[in-house]
Amino acid sequence: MSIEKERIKLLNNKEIDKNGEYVLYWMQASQRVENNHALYFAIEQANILKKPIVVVFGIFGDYPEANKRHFYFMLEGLKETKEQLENLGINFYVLISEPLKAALIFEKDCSLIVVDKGYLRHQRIWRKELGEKSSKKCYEVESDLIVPVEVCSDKEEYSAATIRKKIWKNIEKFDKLPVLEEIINKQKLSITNIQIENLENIDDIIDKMRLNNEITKGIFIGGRKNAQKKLSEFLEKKIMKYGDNASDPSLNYLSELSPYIHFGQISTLEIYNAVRNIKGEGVEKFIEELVVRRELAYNFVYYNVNYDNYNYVTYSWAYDTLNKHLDDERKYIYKIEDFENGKTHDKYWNSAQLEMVYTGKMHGYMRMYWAKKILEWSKNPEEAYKITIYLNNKYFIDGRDANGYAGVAWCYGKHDRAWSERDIFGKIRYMNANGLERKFEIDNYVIKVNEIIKGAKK
DNA sequence: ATCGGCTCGCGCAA
DNA sequence: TGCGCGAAGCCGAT
Repeated sequence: MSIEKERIKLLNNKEIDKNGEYVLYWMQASQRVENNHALYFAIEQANILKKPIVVVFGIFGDYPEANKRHFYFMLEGLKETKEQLENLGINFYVLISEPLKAALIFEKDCSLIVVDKGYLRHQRIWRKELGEKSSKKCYEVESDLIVPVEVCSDKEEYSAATIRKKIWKNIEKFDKLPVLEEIINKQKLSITNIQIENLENIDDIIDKMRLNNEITKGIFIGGRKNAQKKLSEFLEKKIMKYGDNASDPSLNYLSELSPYIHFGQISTLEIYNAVRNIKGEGVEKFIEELVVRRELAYNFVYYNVNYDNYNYVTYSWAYDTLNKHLDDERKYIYKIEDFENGKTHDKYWNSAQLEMVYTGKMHGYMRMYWAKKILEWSKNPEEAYKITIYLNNKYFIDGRDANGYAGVAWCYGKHDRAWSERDIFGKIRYMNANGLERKFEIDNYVIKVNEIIKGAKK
Protein backbone atom coordinates (compact mmCIF):
# COMPACT_ATOMS: atom_id res chain seq x y z
CA MET A 1 0.00 0.00 0.00
CA SER A 2 1.61 3.17 -1.16
CA ILE A 3 -1.12 5.51 0.03
CA GLU A 4 -0.65 6.90 3.51
CA LYS A 5 -3.54 5.81 5.75
CA GLU A 6 -4.05 9.39 6.94
CA ARG A 7 -5.25 10.29 3.43
CA ILE A 8 -8.11 7.78 3.64
CA LYS A 9 -11.35 8.38 5.53
CA LEU A 10 -14.58 6.42 5.73
CA LEU A 11 -17.74 8.35 4.84
CA ASN A 12 -20.00 5.71 6.41
CA ASN A 13 -19.95 2.36 8.22
CA LYS A 14 -21.50 0.23 5.53
CA GLU A 15 -20.16 -3.04 4.16
CA ILE A 16 -18.41 -3.85 0.92
CA ASP A 17 -20.93 -5.45 -1.45
CA LYS A 18 -19.20 -8.65 -2.57
CA ASN A 19 -21.77 -9.07 -5.33
CA GLY A 20 -21.05 -5.69 -6.84
CA GLU A 21 -19.81 -5.64 -10.41
CA TYR A 22 -17.09 -3.04 -10.03
CA VAL A 23 -15.30 -0.58 -7.76
CA LEU A 24 -16.59 2.94 -8.36
CA TYR A 25 -14.37 6.01 -8.27
CA TRP A 26 -16.42 9.19 -8.29
CA MET A 27 -13.96 11.74 -9.68
CA GLN A 28 -14.69 15.30 -8.76
CA ALA A 29 -11.75 17.43 -7.58
CA SER A 30 -8.69 15.40 -8.65
CA GLN A 31 -9.32 15.30 -12.40
CA ARG A 32 -6.18 13.40 -13.34
CA VAL A 33 -4.68 9.95 -13.61
CA GLU A 34 -1.09 10.57 -12.49
CA ASN A 35 -0.47 10.83 -8.77
CA ASN A 36 -4.13 10.62 -7.94
CA HIS A 37 -4.30 8.89 -4.57
CA ALA A 38 -8.06 8.42 -4.82
CA LEU A 39 -7.81 6.67 -8.19
CA TYR A 40 -4.86 4.58 -7.05
CA PHE A 41 -6.73 3.56 -3.92
CA ALA A 42 -9.74 2.54 -6.03
CA ILE A 43 -7.41 0.44 -8.21
CA GLU A 44 -5.94 -1.20 -5.12
CA GLN A 45 -9.41 -2.07 -3.83
CA ALA A 46 -10.48 -3.37 -7.23
CA ASN A 47 -7.41 -5.61 -7.36
CA ILE A 48 -8.19 -7.03 -3.92
CA LEU A 49 -11.76 -7.76 -5.02
CA LYS A 50 -10.65 -8.83 -8.52
CA LYS A 51 -13.22 -6.52 -10.05
CA PRO A 52 -12.99 -3.87 -12.77
CA ILE A 53 -13.02 -0.15 -12.07
CA VAL A 54 -15.56 2.42 -13.15
CA VAL A 55 -14.75 6.12 -12.96
CA VAL A 56 -17.68 8.53 -13.16
CA PHE A 57 -17.69 12.29 -13.54
CA GLY A 58 -20.74 14.54 -13.51
CA ILE A 59 -20.57 17.93 -15.21
CA PHE A 60 -23.35 20.24 -14.46
CA GLY A 61 -24.25 23.63 -15.81
CA ASP A 62 -25.45 24.94 -12.45
CA TYR A 63 -22.15 24.22 -10.69
CA PRO A 64 -21.78 27.14 -8.24
CA GLU A 65 -20.55 30.22 -10.15
CA ALA A 66 -19.13 28.23 -13.08
CA ASN A 67 -19.33 29.54 -16.65
CA LYS A 68 -18.09 28.69 -20.14
CA ARG A 69 -14.53 29.70 -19.36
CA HIS A 70 -14.34 27.19 -16.52
CA PHE A 71 -16.11 24.40 -18.40
CA TYR A 72 -13.92 24.64 -21.50
CA PHE A 73 -10.77 24.41 -19.40
CA MET A 74 -12.14 21.54 -17.37
CA LEU A 75 -13.40 19.57 -20.39
CA GLU A 76 -10.09 19.98 -22.19
CA GLY A 77 -8.53 18.30 -19.17
CA LEU A 78 -11.15 15.58 -18.87
CA LYS A 79 -10.68 14.67 -22.51
CA GLU A 80 -7.05 13.76 -21.83
CA THR A 81 -7.97 12.04 -18.59
CA LYS A 82 -10.47 9.88 -20.49
CA GLU A 83 -7.84 8.83 -23.03
CA GLN A 84 -5.40 7.96 -20.26
CA LEU A 85 -7.95 5.98 -18.28
CA GLU A 86 -9.06 4.04 -21.33
CA ASN A 87 -5.45 3.27 -22.19
CA LEU A 88 -5.17 1.75 -18.73
CA GLY A 89 -8.29 -0.34 -19.34
CA ILE A 90 -10.44 1.68 -16.96
CA ASN A 91 -14.03 2.59 -17.82
CA PHE A 92 -14.65 6.36 -17.68
CA TYR A 93 -18.14 7.79 -17.92
CA VAL A 94 -18.77 11.52 -18.17
CA LEU A 95 -22.39 12.56 -17.73
CA ILE A 96 -24.11 15.92 -17.88
CA SER A 97 -25.53 15.64 -14.40
CA GLU A 98 -25.18 17.02 -10.92
CA PRO A 99 -21.96 15.36 -9.65
CA LEU A 100 -23.49 13.49 -6.71
CA LYS A 101 -26.38 12.26 -8.88
CA ALA A 102 -23.90 10.93 -11.43
CA ALA A 103 -22.16 8.97 -8.68
CA LEU A 104 -25.45 7.59 -7.37
CA ILE A 105 -26.49 6.37 -10.84
CA PHE A 106 -23.54 3.97 -10.74
CA GLU A 107 -23.87 3.18 -7.04
CA LYS A 108 -26.31 0.28 -7.01
CA ASP A 109 -24.11 -2.12 -9.02
CA CYS A 110 -20.81 -1.36 -7.31
CA SER A 111 -18.95 -3.00 -4.43
CA LEU A 112 -17.63 0.15 -2.86
CA ILE A 113 -17.16 3.82 -3.69
CA VAL A 114 -14.10 6.04 -3.57
CA VAL A 115 -14.25 9.82 -3.92
CA ASP A 116 -11.48 12.41 -3.82
CA LYS A 117 -11.55 14.97 -1.02
CA GLY A 118 -13.31 18.33 -1.32
CA TYR A 119 -12.74 21.31 0.92
CA LEU A 120 -15.37 23.86 -0.05
CA ARG A 121 -18.86 23.76 1.47
CA HIS A 122 -20.77 22.30 -1.46
CA GLN A 123 -18.11 19.65 -2.06
CA ARG A 124 -18.26 18.57 1.57
CA ILE A 125 -22.06 18.40 1.53
CA TRP A 126 -21.96 16.15 -1.54
CA ARG A 127 -19.56 13.75 0.15
CA LYS A 128 -21.54 13.65 3.36
CA GLU A 129 -24.70 12.91 1.38
CA LEU A 130 -22.91 10.21 -0.58
CA GLY A 131 -22.06 8.41 2.65
CA GLU A 132 -25.67 8.69 3.83
CA LYS A 133 -27.50 7.91 0.60
CA SER A 134 -25.33 5.07 -0.63
CA SER A 135 -25.83 1.57 0.71
CA LYS A 136 -22.19 0.74 -0.09
CA LYS A 137 -18.97 1.39 1.77
CA CYS A 138 -17.71 4.88 0.87
CA TYR A 139 -14.14 6.14 1.17
CA GLU A 140 -12.84 9.68 0.76
CA VAL A 141 -9.18 9.90 -0.27
CA GLU A 142 -7.19 13.12 0.05
CA SER A 143 -5.01 13.76 -2.96
CA ASP A 144 -4.87 17.51 -3.50
CA LEU A 145 -2.84 18.58 -0.46
CA ILE A 146 0.63 17.35 0.41
CA VAL A 147 0.00 17.19 4.17
CA PRO A 148 -3.61 16.05 4.83
CA VAL A 149 -5.57 18.99 6.18
CA GLU A 150 -6.51 17.39 9.50
CA VAL A 151 -3.04 15.94 10.08
CA CYS A 152 -1.48 19.35 9.61
CA SER A 153 -3.73 21.12 12.09
CA ASP A 154 -7.00 20.62 13.94
CA LYS A 155 -7.96 24.30 13.83
CA GLU A 156 -8.09 27.42 11.72
CA GLU A 157 -4.51 28.66 11.66
CA TYR A 158 -3.69 32.27 12.46
CA SER A 159 -1.00 32.94 9.89
CA ALA A 160 1.52 31.47 7.50
CA ALA A 161 3.99 31.45 10.39
CA THR A 162 1.83 29.23 12.56
CA ILE A 163 1.04 26.68 9.84
CA ARG A 164 4.53 26.67 8.30
CA LYS A 165 6.10 24.73 11.19
CA LYS A 166 3.26 22.22 11.19
CA ILE A 167 3.66 21.58 7.48
CA TRP A 168 7.42 21.09 7.68
CA LYS A 169 7.06 18.87 10.72
CA ASN A 170 4.78 16.53 8.77
CA ILE A 171 5.90 16.82 5.18
CA GLU A 172 8.42 13.97 5.16
CA LYS A 173 5.63 11.53 5.90
CA PHE A 174 3.61 12.65 2.88
CA ASP A 175 6.04 13.78 0.21
CA LYS A 176 6.43 10.49 -1.67
CA LEU A 177 4.60 10.04 -4.95
CA PRO A 178 2.02 7.23 -4.83
CA VAL A 179 2.68 4.15 -6.92
CA LEU A 180 0.24 3.13 -9.65
CA GLU A 181 -0.44 -0.59 -9.29
CA GLU A 182 -0.91 -2.89 -12.19
CA ILE A 183 -4.60 -3.20 -12.96
CA ILE A 184 -5.61 -6.83 -12.73
CA ASN A 185 -9.14 -6.81 -14.12
CA LYS A 186 -9.48 -4.74 -17.27
CA GLN A 187 -12.98 -5.81 -18.10
CA LYS A 188 -14.78 -3.38 -20.38
CA LEU A 189 -18.28 -2.69 -19.14
CA SER A 190 -21.06 -1.48 -21.35
CA ILE A 191 -23.44 0.74 -19.49
CA THR A 192 -26.75 1.18 -21.25
CA ASN A 193 -29.69 3.47 -20.67
CA ILE A 194 -27.45 6.32 -19.56
CA GLN A 195 -26.52 9.28 -21.75
CA ILE A 196 -22.73 9.39 -21.74
CA GLU A 197 -20.64 12.17 -23.30
CA ASN A 198 -17.78 11.01 -25.50
CA LEU A 199 -15.68 14.21 -25.10
CA GLU A 200 -14.68 14.15 -28.77
CA ASN A 201 -16.35 17.47 -29.40
CA ILE A 202 -16.19 19.80 -26.43
CA ASP A 203 -18.22 22.51 -28.19
CA ASP A 204 -21.15 20.10 -28.44
CA ILE A 205 -21.09 19.43 -24.72
CA ILE A 206 -20.89 23.13 -23.94
CA ASP A 207 -23.89 23.70 -26.25
CA LYS A 208 -25.87 20.98 -24.51
CA MET A 209 -25.28 22.65 -21.17
CA ARG A 210 -26.99 25.85 -22.40
CA LEU A 211 -24.58 28.22 -20.67
CA ASN A 212 -24.76 31.94 -21.30
CA ASN A 213 -22.28 33.57 -23.67
CA GLU A 214 -21.16 36.39 -21.43
CA ILE A 215 -17.73 35.01 -20.62
CA THR A 216 -15.29 34.07 -23.37
CA LYS A 217 -12.70 31.33 -23.17
CA GLY A 218 -9.48 32.29 -21.45
CA ILE A 219 -6.14 32.07 -23.27
CA PHE A 220 -5.12 28.92 -21.44
CA ILE A 221 -5.95 25.50 -22.73
CA GLY A 222 -6.63 22.93 -20.05
CA GLY A 223 -5.21 19.47 -19.71
CA ARG A 224 -2.31 17.57 -18.34
CA LYS A 225 -0.02 17.96 -21.36
CA ASN A 226 -0.26 21.73 -21.15
CA ALA A 227 0.29 21.61 -17.40
CA GLN A 228 3.46 19.58 -17.91
CA LYS A 229 4.60 21.98 -20.61
CA LYS A 230 4.10 24.92 -18.22
CA LEU A 231 6.04 23.05 -15.55
CA SER A 232 8.99 22.22 -17.77
CA GLU A 233 9.14 25.78 -19.13
CA PHE A 234 9.09 27.04 -15.58
CA LEU A 235 11.94 24.74 -14.57
CA GLU A 236 14.00 25.61 -17.65
CA LYS A 237 13.53 29.35 -17.86
CA LYS A 238 11.98 30.81 -14.76
CA ILE A 239 12.64 29.17 -11.43
CA MET A 240 16.29 30.23 -11.16
CA LYS A 241 15.23 33.88 -11.32
CA TYR A 242 11.95 33.42 -9.49
CA GLY A 243 13.25 35.02 -6.30
CA ASP A 244 14.09 38.31 -8.00
CA ASN A 245 11.38 38.50 -10.61
CA ALA A 246 8.24 36.70 -9.48
CA SER A 247 6.60 39.74 -7.92
CA ASP A 248 7.23 42.03 -10.93
CA PRO A 249 4.01 42.30 -12.99
CA SER A 250 5.88 43.64 -16.03
CA LEU A 251 7.81 40.35 -16.33
CA ASN A 252 6.64 36.78 -16.90
CA TYR A 253 8.26 34.67 -14.23
CA LEU A 254 5.22 32.95 -12.76
CA SER A 255 4.62 29.25 -13.33
CA GLU A 256 1.03 29.79 -14.58
CA LEU A 257 0.18 26.42 -13.09
CA SER A 258 -2.63 27.50 -10.80
CA PRO A 259 -5.51 26.90 -13.27
CA TYR A 260 -4.23 23.36 -13.79
CA ILE A 261 -3.81 22.81 -10.07
CA HIS A 262 -7.29 24.17 -9.43
CA PHE A 263 -8.91 21.47 -11.58
CA GLY A 264 -6.60 18.77 -10.25
CA GLN A 265 -5.01 18.30 -13.67
CA ILE A 266 -1.61 18.30 -11.98
CA SER A 267 -0.90 17.84 -8.27
CA THR A 268 1.20 20.07 -6.05
CA LEU A 269 2.86 16.94 -4.66
CA GLU A 270 4.18 16.21 -8.14
CA ILE A 271 5.33 19.81 -8.67
CA TYR A 272 6.96 19.84 -5.25
CA ASN A 273 8.93 16.72 -6.13
CA ALA A 274 9.99 18.25 -9.43
CA VAL A 275 11.45 21.38 -7.79
CA ARG A 276 12.60 20.35 -4.32
CA ASN A 277 16.09 19.21 -5.30
CA ILE A 278 16.88 22.20 -7.47
CA LYS A 279 19.37 24.55 -5.89
CA GLY A 280 18.59 28.20 -6.33
CA GLU A 281 17.31 31.23 -4.52
CA GLY A 282 13.93 31.20 -6.24
CA VAL A 283 13.13 27.62 -5.29
CA GLU A 284 12.39 28.31 -1.64
CA LYS A 285 10.09 31.17 -2.48
CA PHE A 286 8.21 29.04 -5.00
CA ILE A 287 7.83 26.17 -2.53
CA GLU A 288 6.57 28.62 0.08
CA GLU A 289 3.78 29.64 -2.30
CA LEU A 290 3.09 26.18 -3.71
CA VAL A 291 2.93 24.46 -0.35
CA VAL A 292 2.72 26.77 2.68
CA ARG A 293 0.46 29.49 1.31
CA ARG A 294 -1.74 27.10 -0.60
CA GLU A 295 -2.21 24.69 2.28
CA LEU A 296 -2.90 27.65 4.59
CA ALA A 297 -5.71 28.63 2.21
CA TYR A 298 -7.16 25.11 2.37
CA ASN A 299 -6.87 25.17 6.16
CA PHE A 300 -8.84 28.45 6.07
CA VAL A 301 -11.80 27.17 4.02
CA TYR A 302 -11.81 23.82 5.83
CA TYR A 303 -12.03 25.19 9.34
CA ASN A 304 -13.94 28.40 8.60
CA VAL A 305 -17.30 27.42 7.19
CA ASN A 306 -18.00 31.10 6.50
CA TYR A 307 -14.92 31.52 4.31
CA ASP A 308 -16.89 33.66 1.82
CA ASN A 309 -18.98 35.75 4.22
CA TYR A 310 -17.52 39.20 4.87
CA ASN A 311 -18.59 39.15 8.51
CA TYR A 312 -16.54 36.07 9.33
CA VAL A 313 -13.44 36.09 7.14
CA THR A 314 -11.04 38.24 9.14
CA TYR A 315 -10.00 39.17 12.68
CA SER A 316 -11.68 41.36 15.26
CA TRP A 317 -8.81 43.86 15.22
CA ALA A 318 -9.39 44.15 11.46
CA TYR A 319 -13.16 44.63 11.74
CA ASP A 320 -12.62 47.15 14.55
CA THR A 321 -10.22 49.24 12.53
CA LEU A 322 -12.27 49.05 9.29
CA ASN A 323 -15.45 49.99 11.16
CA LYS A 324 -13.74 52.93 12.81
CA HIS A 325 -13.05 54.28 9.30
CA LEU A 326 -16.47 53.57 7.76
CA ASP A 327 -17.30 57.28 7.55
CA ASP A 328 -13.97 58.38 6.10
CA GLU A 329 -14.31 60.38 2.92
CA ARG A 330 -13.83 58.22 -0.16
CA LYS A 331 -12.35 60.14 -3.07
CA TYR A 332 -13.52 57.54 -5.58
CA ILE A 333 -16.56 55.31 -5.24
CA TYR A 334 -17.14 52.98 -8.18
CA LYS A 335 -20.09 50.78 -8.95
CA ILE A 336 -19.64 47.16 -9.84
CA GLU A 337 -20.02 47.95 -13.60
CA ASP A 338 -17.18 50.48 -13.42
CA PHE A 339 -14.93 47.88 -11.88
CA GLU A 340 -16.08 45.11 -14.16
CA ASN A 341 -15.46 47.16 -17.31
CA GLY A 342 -12.09 48.41 -16.12
CA LYS A 343 -13.27 52.03 -16.01
CA THR A 344 -11.50 53.52 -13.03
CA HIS A 345 -9.12 56.50 -12.99
CA ASP A 346 -6.15 54.16 -12.40
CA LYS A 347 -4.54 52.71 -15.56
CA TYR A 348 -2.67 50.03 -13.62
CA TRP A 349 -5.83 48.83 -11.95
CA ASN A 350 -7.73 48.85 -15.24
CA SER A 351 -4.98 46.78 -16.86
CA ALA A 352 -5.17 44.23 -14.06
CA GLN A 353 -8.94 44.00 -14.45
CA LEU A 354 -8.66 43.59 -18.24
CA GLU A 355 -5.92 41.01 -17.90
CA MET A 356 -8.35 38.99 -15.80
CA VAL A 357 -11.32 39.52 -18.13
CA TYR A 358 -9.45 38.56 -21.29
CA THR A 359 -7.11 35.84 -20.07
CA GLY A 360 -8.70 34.30 -16.98
CA LYS A 361 -5.66 35.04 -14.85
CA MET A 362 -3.90 38.02 -13.28
CA HIS A 363 -0.34 38.51 -12.16
CA GLY A 364 -0.05 37.53 -8.49
CA TYR A 365 1.21 40.88 -7.30
CA MET A 366 -1.59 42.71 -9.12
CA ARG A 367 -4.16 40.43 -7.50
CA MET A 368 -3.28 42.05 -4.19
CA TYR A 369 -3.21 45.57 -5.55
CA TRP A 370 -6.48 44.95 -7.39
CA ALA A 371 -8.36 43.77 -4.29
CA LYS A 372 -6.86 46.45 -2.01
CA LYS A 373 -8.08 49.14 -4.38
CA ILE A 374 -11.62 47.77 -4.55
CA LEU A 375 -11.62 48.09 -0.77
CA GLU A 376 -10.44 51.71 -1.07
CA TRP A 377 -12.87 52.70 -3.86
CA SER A 378 -16.12 51.16 -2.66
CA LYS A 379 -18.71 52.68 -0.37
CA ASN A 380 -17.85 50.28 2.44
CA PRO A 381 -15.69 47.20 3.08
CA GLU A 382 -18.56 44.72 2.95
CA GLU A 383 -19.65 45.93 -0.49
CA ALA A 384 -16.02 45.89 -1.63
CA TYR A 385 -15.59 42.33 -0.43
CA LYS A 386 -18.68 41.15 -2.30
CA ILE A 387 -17.59 42.84 -5.54
CA THR A 388 -14.12 41.30 -5.24
CA ILE A 389 -15.38 37.76 -4.69
CA TYR A 390 -17.92 38.15 -7.51
CA LEU A 391 -15.29 39.25 -10.04
CA ASN A 392 -12.74 36.75 -8.75
CA ASN A 393 -15.07 33.79 -9.14
CA LYS A 394 -16.50 34.92 -12.46
CA TYR A 395 -13.32 35.61 -14.41
CA PHE A 396 -10.46 33.62 -12.96
CA ILE A 397 -10.06 30.12 -14.35
CA ASP A 398 -8.81 29.30 -10.89
CA GLY A 399 -11.59 31.24 -9.16
CA ARG A 400 -13.99 29.48 -6.77
CA ASP A 401 -10.87 28.11 -5.08
CA ALA A 402 -9.54 28.11 -1.51
CA ASN A 403 -6.65 30.26 -2.70
CA GLY A 404 -9.04 32.91 -3.94
CA TYR A 405 -11.05 33.07 -0.71
CA ALA A 406 -7.88 33.23 1.41
CA GLY A 407 -6.26 35.75 -0.93
CA VAL A 408 -9.22 38.14 -0.79
CA ALA A 409 -9.50 37.72 2.99
CA TRP A 410 -5.79 38.58 3.24
CA CYS A 411 -6.56 41.97 1.71
CA TYR A 412 -8.86 42.52 4.71
CA GLY A 413 -6.18 41.55 7.27
CA LYS A 414 -6.56 37.75 7.42
CA HIS A 415 -3.25 35.96 8.02
CA ASP A 416 -1.66 39.41 8.16
CA ARG A 417 -0.89 41.95 10.87
CA ALA A 418 -1.66 45.56 11.60
CA TRP A 419 0.23 48.50 10.11
CA SER A 420 0.17 52.27 10.45
CA GLU A 421 -3.34 53.63 10.66
CA ARG A 422 -4.65 55.62 7.71
CA ASP A 423 -7.93 56.66 6.08
CA ILE A 424 -10.41 53.98 4.98
CA PHE A 425 -7.97 51.08 5.56
CA GLY A 426 -7.40 51.81 9.22
CA LYS A 427 -4.60 49.47 10.25
CA ILE A 428 -5.06 47.10 7.30
CA ARG A 429 -1.99 46.88 5.08
CA TYR A 430 -2.13 49.51 2.35
CA MET A 431 -0.90 49.41 -1.23
CA ASN A 432 -0.74 52.19 -3.79
CA ALA A 433 0.34 53.05 -7.32
CA ASN A 434 3.50 54.76 -6.04
CA GLY A 435 4.68 51.37 -4.89
CA LEU A 436 4.15 49.88 -8.34
CA GLU A 437 6.05 52.76 -9.93
CA ARG A 438 8.83 52.68 -7.39
CA LYS A 439 9.46 48.96 -7.60
CA PHE A 440 8.71 47.99 -11.19
CA GLU A 441 8.68 49.22 -14.76
CA ILE A 442 4.95 49.12 -14.33
CA ASP A 443 4.13 50.81 -17.64
CA ASN A 444 5.47 47.68 -19.31
CA TYR A 445 2.71 45.77 -17.57
CA VAL A 446 0.12 48.09 -19.13
CA ILE A 447 1.74 47.62 -22.55
CA LYS A 448 1.85 43.85 -22.08
CA VAL A 449 -1.86 43.70 -21.20
CA ASN A 450 -2.78 45.93 -24.15
CA GLU A 451 -1.00 43.55 -26.48
CA ILE A 452 -2.81 40.58 -25.00
CA ILE A 453 -6.13 42.34 -25.53
CA LYS A 454 -5.26 43.20 -29.13
CA GLY A 455 -4.39 39.55 -29.74
CA ALA A 456 -7.59 38.35 -28.10
CA LYS A 457 -9.80 40.66 -30.17
CA LYS A 458 -8.34 39.48 -33.49
C1' DA B 1 19.56 53.71 -1.75
C1' DT B 2 18.69 52.13 2.88
C1' DC B 3 16.58 51.78 7.21
C1' DG B 4 13.51 52.02 11.13
C1' DG B 5 8.90 52.59 12.64
C1' DC B 6 4.33 51.49 12.28
C1' DT B 7 0.99 47.59 15.13
C1' DC B 8 -1.24 43.08 16.65
C1' DG B 9 -1.46 38.56 18.67
C1' DC B 10 0.23 33.83 18.54
C1' DG B 11 3.12 30.60 20.46
C1' DC B 12 7.19 29.42 22.69
C1' DA B 13 10.59 29.92 26.39
C1' DA B 14 11.04 30.66 30.94
C1' DT C 1 4.74 36.70 31.76
C1' DG C 2 7.78 38.43 28.32
C1' DC C 3 9.42 38.40 23.89
C1' DG C 4 10.29 37.45 18.89
C1' DC C 5 8.42 37.72 14.79
C1' DG C 6 5.43 37.75 10.75
C1' DA C 7 3.09 36.58 2.48
C1' DA C 8 4.19 40.60 -0.89
C1' DG C 9 3.01 47.28 2.79
C1' DC C 10 4.11 52.62 3.08
C1' DC C 11 6.63 56.66 4.52
C1' DG C 12 9.86 59.87 6.26
C1' DA C 13 14.58 60.43 7.78
C1' DT C 14 19.20 59.83 6.70
